[in-house]
Amino acid sequence: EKQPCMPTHLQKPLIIKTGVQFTTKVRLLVKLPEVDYQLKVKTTFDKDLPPGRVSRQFFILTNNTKVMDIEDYSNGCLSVEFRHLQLKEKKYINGTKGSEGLLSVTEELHSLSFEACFTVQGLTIDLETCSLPLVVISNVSQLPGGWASVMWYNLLTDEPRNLAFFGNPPRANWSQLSEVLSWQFSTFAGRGLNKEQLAMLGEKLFGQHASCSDYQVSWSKFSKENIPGKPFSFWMWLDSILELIKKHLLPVWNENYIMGFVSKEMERALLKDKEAGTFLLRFSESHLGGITFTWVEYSENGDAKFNSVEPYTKNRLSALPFADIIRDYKVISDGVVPENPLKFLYPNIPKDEAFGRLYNSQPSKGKRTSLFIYLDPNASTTPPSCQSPQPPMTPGEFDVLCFDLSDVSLHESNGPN
Amino acid sequence: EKQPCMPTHLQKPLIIKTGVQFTTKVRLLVKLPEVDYQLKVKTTFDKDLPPGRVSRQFFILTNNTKVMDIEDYSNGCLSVEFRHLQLKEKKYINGTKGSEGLLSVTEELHSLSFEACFTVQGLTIDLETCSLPLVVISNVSQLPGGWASVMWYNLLTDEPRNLAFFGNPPRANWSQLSEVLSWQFSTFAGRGLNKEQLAMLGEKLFGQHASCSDYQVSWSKFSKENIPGKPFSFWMWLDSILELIKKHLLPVWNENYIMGFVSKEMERALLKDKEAGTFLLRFSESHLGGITFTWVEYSENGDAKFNSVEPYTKNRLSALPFADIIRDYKVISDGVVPENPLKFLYPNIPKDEAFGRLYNSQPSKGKRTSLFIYLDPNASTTPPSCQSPQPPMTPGEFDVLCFDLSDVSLHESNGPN
DNA sequence: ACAGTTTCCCGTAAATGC
DNA sequence: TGCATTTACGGGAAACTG
Repeated sequence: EKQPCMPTHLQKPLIIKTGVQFTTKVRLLVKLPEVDYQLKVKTTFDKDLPPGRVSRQFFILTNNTKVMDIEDYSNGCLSVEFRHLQLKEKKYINGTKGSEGLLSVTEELHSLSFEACFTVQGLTIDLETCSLPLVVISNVSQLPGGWASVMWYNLLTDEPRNLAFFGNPPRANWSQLSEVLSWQFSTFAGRGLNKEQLAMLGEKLFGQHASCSDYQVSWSKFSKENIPGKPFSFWMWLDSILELIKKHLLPVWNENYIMGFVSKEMERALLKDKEAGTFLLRFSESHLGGITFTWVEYSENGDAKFNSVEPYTKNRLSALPFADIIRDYKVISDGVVPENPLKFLYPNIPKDEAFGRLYNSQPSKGKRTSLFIYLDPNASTTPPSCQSPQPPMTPGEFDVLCFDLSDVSLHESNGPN
Repeated sequence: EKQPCMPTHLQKPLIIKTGVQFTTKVRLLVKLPEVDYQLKVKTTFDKDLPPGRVSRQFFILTNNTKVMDIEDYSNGCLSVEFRHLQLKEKKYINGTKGSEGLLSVTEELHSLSFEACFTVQGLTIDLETCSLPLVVISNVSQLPGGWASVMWYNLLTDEPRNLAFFGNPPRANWSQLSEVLSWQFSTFAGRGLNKEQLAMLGEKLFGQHASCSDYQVSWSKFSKENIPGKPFSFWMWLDSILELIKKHLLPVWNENYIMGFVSKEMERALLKDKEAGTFLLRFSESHLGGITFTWVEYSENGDAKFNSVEPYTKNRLSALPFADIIRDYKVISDGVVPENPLKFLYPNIPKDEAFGRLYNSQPSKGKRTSLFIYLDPNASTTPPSCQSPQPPMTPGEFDVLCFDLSDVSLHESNGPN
């Protein structure tokens, strides 16, 4: 029998969106003697799946057969790259859809198969390999869910092709998971998460515990159940922040100026007794993809007062970069000269020293340029009201799949067909 | 011979985008005696065009044959509605494209043909009709150009199917054209253009003339040549404003609070001697799809000073509605209490009286809500610097075509084929 | 009715063609 | 090479479908 065998250098399963082109490459690592004819490779989607095993079925819309070629740069290896492949869903196969209605689309795992067949000395040899599991989505809004599946799979199994993985997904240790989360940030935003940030994330998942390093997180709690009192899951929330950073906060994040993951309690504890005008940046916990700043002031009797603004979301940040917002932010009340209350980035970096190089537009001097100023909402207890849809993770990772036909299984048969 | 005949109630040619579904309906107004079999109608794109007549060729991607049916609501009329039709370009027909490289894509006119054939008493009768000219585009960015063609065609010819119209397009009288332009605004934005607004548009086209009602505008000057010193044509500019109104200014426009089309000279003449804080709203002439306001102040010696802001474009207006911007606008300088300089909408309507009902978000009172404030750029002579791409006219008009098979041509032949 | 999922298609950016 | 045109696809919203 043919045995599926695993490519060696494919690191993770990936996400494919229907109707969007992707590319995949197969390389034959075995040296075949005296192959002077063309070696055709055919790629098939979900080749070996018994119908009904997955609830949705797809096929490759475009040409799926190609001839192997000697790689330009390599040691004479044969390889073939399929470009402009596109997936489309089969509609109404056998009346209705398959059985596994329990799994959501992003938990349903698929795979790409590659086959080649050639004859040497009267012996017909079949080569076959297939990809690591794939998640198929139909809209970018499903990308965060797909990415959650990819992470969980990579974290918790070494099996190359356990397509039933999400039928009963294992739990993750927080120590493992937190490392993976940090890795997401370092990979996609250039800087990972530090201990304090990860501790805050752990608290969000487990509640207030002295140490949560040996706690376990269920798949459901990670990405399916909503956070209590919130209309989104833990991962949807975290991913929305990752997206916000990627699109609007990269330089500020990379300079380590965003503390970001701080509870409101911790925030106050940190700012208390700091110089008036000391502020820090933190991500909204109540809204997807929002960032806000909080600063401390002191009343006449010396009581600390904490102020923060309504979170900035991608819409507002695409109108004005965050560094400029910080530079130009002013508190204004009727009949009072407006003033920027943000003086020192926590713990004590003068604002312009920290953000000076990150300012984009011209600073507001005299009466020349236009400038945004925001009224102080006076308290971090202001109930947030704006609803902004979460920006899904942009793809761009799922356009190249790469497989090796190494460790290939050989199968004898008695001639063609 | 078959003669193309014209539907009676189709008012204008339309625009179809490749890859986007459209619907068309054909109605048979002639009562056919004793037709007890199914009457098939076939629709063909550019049926009678000799190859090479147009530079691009298209075909209907989806099923293009359907059976006529008795209309539910009518007097037993036969009709058929084609839904989900989609156009795709034929690639590489006969090596290269046709000859007419002189016309731009939006000047190239096409048509949909409808054919039906039936036999009565041994006589085979062919029915045929076709649509008014159609413009085919591949991206919504071509919609304004397409719409310009549609307007010019409708304005200047009564021919039902002059597909060569833009080979040598006639000029338009300003008196006719201005009426059509006003009609665009009344149809798509709910309020047309008044005499003063149209006079300003005439000046833009002809320069300063006492009366331009008998001037003629060439097709090129209307939509192809750039306005001197600007990177866009007259119509591209006007359409960008129409789009801005449709998406962001509808209520303000319909209340007639936007003077809009005023030259800077006229603006100053109007505001001079008005009460300090009197302002008016006008569209940017230097940028596509921008609106600004100008107000008058007086210095100590009584000289009038005119101030205006950098134009608001769709991006900024989607962050905050225009009425709210007017309400919250404040001039701010270092060390000075900020104040809203906008007091009276020209000629003398108190700001809140005019815009009060149009305010959307909560007004900024005390220290509760956030608020945008813009620094006074001090002069309307500030060179504008931001570049914003022009929002093309949204389609939505091009999804229904409707034709009658009335006045149908009958053709005898000796049997099928 | 409703939620999960897919389809539709604008609008921007990139690719392509001439 | 530059411009005109098409293609690609993210993202929001509507349509679909059990």
